[in-house]
Amino acid sequence: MTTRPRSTAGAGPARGRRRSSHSLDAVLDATVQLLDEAGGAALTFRSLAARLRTGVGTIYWYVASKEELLDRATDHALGPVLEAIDAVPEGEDPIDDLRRMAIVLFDAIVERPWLSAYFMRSMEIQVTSLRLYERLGRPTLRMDLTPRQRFHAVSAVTGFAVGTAADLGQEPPEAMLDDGADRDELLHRYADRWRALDADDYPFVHDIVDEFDGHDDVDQFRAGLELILAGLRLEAAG
Amino acid sequence: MTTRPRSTAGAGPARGRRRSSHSLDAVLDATVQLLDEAGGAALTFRSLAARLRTGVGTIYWYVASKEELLDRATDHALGPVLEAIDAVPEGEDPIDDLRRMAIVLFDAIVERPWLSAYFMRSMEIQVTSLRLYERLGRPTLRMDLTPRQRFHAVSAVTGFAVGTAADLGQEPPEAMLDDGADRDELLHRYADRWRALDADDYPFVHDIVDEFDGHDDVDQFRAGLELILAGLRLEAAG
DNA sequence: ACCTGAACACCGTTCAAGT
DNA sequence: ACCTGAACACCGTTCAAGT
Repeated sequence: MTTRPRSTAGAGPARGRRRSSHSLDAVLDATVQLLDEAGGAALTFRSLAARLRTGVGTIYWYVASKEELLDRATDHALGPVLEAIDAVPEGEDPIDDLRRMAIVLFDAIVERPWLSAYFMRSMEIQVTSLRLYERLGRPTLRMDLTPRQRFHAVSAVTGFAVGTAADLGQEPPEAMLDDGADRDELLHRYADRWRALDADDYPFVHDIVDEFDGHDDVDQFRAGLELILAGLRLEAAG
Repeated sequence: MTTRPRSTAGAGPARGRRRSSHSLDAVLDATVQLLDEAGGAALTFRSLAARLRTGVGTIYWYVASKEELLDRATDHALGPVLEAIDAVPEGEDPIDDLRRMAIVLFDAIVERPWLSAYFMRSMEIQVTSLRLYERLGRPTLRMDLTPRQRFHAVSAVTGFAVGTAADLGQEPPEAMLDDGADRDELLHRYADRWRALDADDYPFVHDIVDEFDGHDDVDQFRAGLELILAGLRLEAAG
């Protein structure tokens, strides 16, 4: 919508020599820092400008909007994740490789929940996302699958990893945090409420409540991932 | 944090006779309407108050914060979904039942993407979410699984459905919508860009690009769901 | 070419004042 | 018990003015 030259691709300080006191990289570094320190809600142009010791307007030289800032910051932070995934050695079993990569991706997003919101959103800005997708998909090339099956399988694995990690990253509703309760305490409180429900109305909830109470999110992710991978193995064998 | 009595559970117009010109239900109806019409970003207390023909302050009589408003609106909108899931008849194969329910849930969220953000966030406010979870889980009681396996399986299915639907619900980045391009056009544009990439660097992307181009999101979800269900069937058979 | 910060048009939330 | 809307403390974004 805006026609200012600095909002077009390739403009800004990216091309040409740089005389500026800041740089896109510096802006993104500071953005990632703020995001890590206080989460997505705390990132404002004012706080970012303060950290960079400039005026708010300066940021708009490097980035056309907050959306673009977050797109770029996400891609920026995905760099090390791509490296970690590249470091996964090719093994005998392609499914083992896929599992390893999915876990690396999942762990990265759990550590930085704000990543999930913009991950793979803009393929033009986010080159790293596409590279990640490529790496995750490569093991499936060694399996006896159609392109369509590969596409669906890799999308399912990444979608499940990102979706699950995003869910975990959500901080619990404020109402539950009035007192200084930690995660285990919250789970336990919910569990007790579930146990108080009528067992005839909630047979499933009663069946699993002990598993829910104190459960580890990582276990939950891995179990779901195993189901997908088992289904995939079956598909390739058929 | 606030100590106003109306923010505590059970306060407000919920208990006692109602003489008010509005009601929590009316507020939630209007909220859902606005959400449907214009998406999560368009919902403001001012627009909601305008629709209800009141002042902004009035809404705070029924709800302590925007967070609570969205929690309650989500639960409110989940009512019909629960009914639809209850209408799924119990069949021979529990996995078929689970599949049907998952698809109902998925479809509901695709239709109302804003649901995903608050789904299952607050178990105290969202009674309907818990009921949904119960229904989704019931088929697994008829399968030869441990409670832990059930817990993991149902969490995986709901997580995958909600996560995938949420992803689809994201509107594409503004930069891609400059002209009046529709979804197919966007997919096609991305696909062409992918085809232009070096085939040696991106073998997987090249392998699946024709599947990506013009793909149907629902197919993608169903394929992933089948992988999970196949894995689950295997687990129950083992 | 890059930076600045006041100004604009919004937000969610509060609260004294009304009925 | 319920409603009102001005006021407060924020936002993202713009832009004339600086170097």
